[in-house]
Amino acid sequence: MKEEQVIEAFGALSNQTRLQVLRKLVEAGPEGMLAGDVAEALGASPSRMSFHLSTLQAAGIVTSERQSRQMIYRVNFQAIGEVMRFLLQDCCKGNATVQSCCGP
Amino acid sequence: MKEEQVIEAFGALSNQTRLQVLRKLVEAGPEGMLAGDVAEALGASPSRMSFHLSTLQAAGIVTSERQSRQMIYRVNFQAIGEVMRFLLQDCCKGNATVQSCCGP
DNA sequence: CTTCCATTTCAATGATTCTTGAAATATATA
DNA sequence: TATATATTTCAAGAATCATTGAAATGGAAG
Repeated sequence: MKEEQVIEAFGALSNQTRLQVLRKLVEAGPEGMLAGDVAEALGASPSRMSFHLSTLQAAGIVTSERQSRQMIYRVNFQAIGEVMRFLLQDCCKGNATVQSCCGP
Repeated sequence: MKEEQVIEAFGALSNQTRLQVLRKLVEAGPEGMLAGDVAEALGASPSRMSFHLSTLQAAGIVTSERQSRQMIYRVNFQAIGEVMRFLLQDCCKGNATVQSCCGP
């Protein structure tokens, strides 16, 4: 993964609303969630939610798919793993203390 | 680790200069690096580097110690691990694909 | 074809972040 | 005490980000 993309991902993750969106989409599982349902679940206006979902998608953290006239959003676990791998391997040279985050 | 602190950490990591600083400090190892040396290594002015080092420190990603009239900065691997753990466990509920970032 | 519904786009505004250079602070040394 | 060195703090300005509500878009259904 490229540094520029990782920086964008960290930027996307550095916001409370977007972290809440991420958790909702993780809960939702592989089926994903409609944009409007995410907005309602978090008490945000459609346009505000659209802004945050777009930010997450631009960063690669979620994907979107049109279903008739609504939009389904899903978490991209792959991308999140790659961001973490970059931080651990590229930035921290595989440091054991950092790596222990995945441990018991 | 608290969400607020994690958000601050992601914000700190979402900047090219600060990612470069992080790599330099990782290279430097446990001895750490003087603020002025980091600035010189990256071709940044003292005040600009002070700003970025302060941002990293406020986020917990680096620590600082005064040595006579200079400042030593060191990476806080523990904190980075906790940020990653938060993303994996709290946000992604331990998702296996994300977890594989630490794998082979 | 018109209307409705879900979502996005847009423009305006306020808030936050980054950079720059000057001034202030802290510490060492003559 | 005076002076030099390392770093931080401050103020100003530019750039980016977030929120709001109105308008535009894409698609379904009457």
